[in-house]
Amino acid sequence: MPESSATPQRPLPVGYYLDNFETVLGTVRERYEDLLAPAEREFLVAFEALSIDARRLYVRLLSRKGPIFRRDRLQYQEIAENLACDELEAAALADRAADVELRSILPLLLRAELGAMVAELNPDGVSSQMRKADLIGFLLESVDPEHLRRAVEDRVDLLRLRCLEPVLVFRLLFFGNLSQDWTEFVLRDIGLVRYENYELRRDLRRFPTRQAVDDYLLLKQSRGLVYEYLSAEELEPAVELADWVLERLDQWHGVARRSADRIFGEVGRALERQGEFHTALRFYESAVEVPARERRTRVLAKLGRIAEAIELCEVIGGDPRDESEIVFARRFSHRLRRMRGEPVRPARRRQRPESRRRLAKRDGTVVEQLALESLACEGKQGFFAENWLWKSLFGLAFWDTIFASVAGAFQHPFQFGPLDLSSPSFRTVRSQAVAERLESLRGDPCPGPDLMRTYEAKRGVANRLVSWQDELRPHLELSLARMAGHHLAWVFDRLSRDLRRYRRGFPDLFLARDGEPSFEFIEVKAPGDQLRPEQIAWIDYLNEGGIPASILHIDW
DNA sequence: TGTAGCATCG
DNA sequence: TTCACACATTCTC
DNA sequence: GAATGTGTGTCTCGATGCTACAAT
Ligand SMILES: [Mn+2]
Ligand SMILES: [Mn+2]
Repeated sequence: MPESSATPQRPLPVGYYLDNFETVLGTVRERYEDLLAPAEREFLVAFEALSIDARRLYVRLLSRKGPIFRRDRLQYQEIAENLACDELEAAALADRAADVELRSILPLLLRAELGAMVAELNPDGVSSQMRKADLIGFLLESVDPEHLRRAVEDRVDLLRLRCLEPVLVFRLLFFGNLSQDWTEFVLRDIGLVRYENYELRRDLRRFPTRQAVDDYLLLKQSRGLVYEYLSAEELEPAVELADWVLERLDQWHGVARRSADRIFGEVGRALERQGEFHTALRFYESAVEVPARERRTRVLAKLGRIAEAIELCEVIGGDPRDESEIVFARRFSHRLRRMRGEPVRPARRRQRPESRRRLAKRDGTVVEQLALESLACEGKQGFFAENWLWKSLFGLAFWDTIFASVAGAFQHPFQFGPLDLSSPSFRTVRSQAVAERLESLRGDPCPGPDLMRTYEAKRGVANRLVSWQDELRPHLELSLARMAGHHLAWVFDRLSRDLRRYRRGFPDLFLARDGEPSFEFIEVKAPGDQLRPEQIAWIDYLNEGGIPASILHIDW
């Protein structure tokens, strides 16, 4: 296992971090120059005019906590810091943080330094026992701000990085998200993460217009604000912001749509708790993602608008977005009709194979593990499978399809999969390849060796679906030794139609057994834990395809 | 003075 | 470090 | 049955040095 050795084959070149940053700048310029705002163009010009030391310092500091630093903490062998600082200041890429409020500066001082300042500026304050945060609070309260500022300036020189907004935009344009950053390069280069060598095409950009970029950033920021407000129980500003987003709903670019949706969902929920149903309804009506329609229906019912609620149930039932919507539409409309006094025939409960077993409860061990141990006592071999098993099998079986060249699917070299992996378009766009792979699996009574070859060849390569932990490998092998290709194809056919929707709800345990077929799946249910819609759906689907799946109820 | 928790780096 | 997922607990009807 | 809370994994690592804090 070469990838487990954490040491790099070769030390990284001096200034590697600047090389990486300039790779990003170069890529962004090449792909997105037409979308860059003046401030971003100016940054590029200013940055390129800097000496190598100044550029290095800027990038070094970009990946540190910041954005304000003590100048005495900027020490790098490969950089002449003083010259670099001056240069950055002259280029307005940094300043001395002169206008920054003291409460953001004081934490940069050591506790001992703060203690000395207290002794000097306000000897009455007892500083020896106080914690750092208290010292800062004490100084801010009891010392004249001007005195305090001068005392700070006597002790430390500061440097504040500027122009971080353009840098954020560059990061967004390069990665297509804000969850990845410059460390991706290093992690790859020292062999910590290995990425598939997929084709990078230039033909479809993640951000087609400047508006897409701005909307993405703006709504991401708004969403963060809304979360802050709500967790501080400040409903009004949250609603105000959500309203502002709602008013411009049809002008937001599609890439920002998800953030808007989250805002509506969260704010709607908070309003519901306050009993402000009408306002909540407004937001739910504009949200697309599950469970917006369910919330809408429930609110309508609470408002006594029963006919509308029933009608909405019909709509949801006619075009459900996931399994929870199917179950909800059926149950809730049933309930409403019954409350209205309409004659409703009780739904026939579908029979599912189930059994029951009494176990000794043990703290620190999950119920699935206890069930597994109990079954092992009877000689039944098995393991905890849940979602990882099927996702991994699918990831291996469809490796080439997942990383196949598709317009817009791969935007940079650090992806765990194509951008549309979790959407229905994954299958529709690659329908030919998926159909062929399913067909070949159906005709393969023993797909194990083929999949394990892929396992060996790709071992450790980043793939959103595949788990590479060593201890899982024998489990993978056991399941492949027991399942035939048509079993896999049956599951993959459903799974591939919408990974986001269908990747949940697989049964807890895989169990080897005698008989035909020589395996089964078990969903373990402790008292009080009820079957969820997606679990029901998978259990029924598995049984329909000749894959035994049953429910094991546990009593303590 | 011991140490847990962090920031940093590769 | 957030996010998705599964499970547990508490509340309400 | 519904709402709310909790825990876990995700392979995003390991070594190093610094600091705050509290135990001595
Ligand atoms: Mn489970
Ligand atoms: Mn279970």
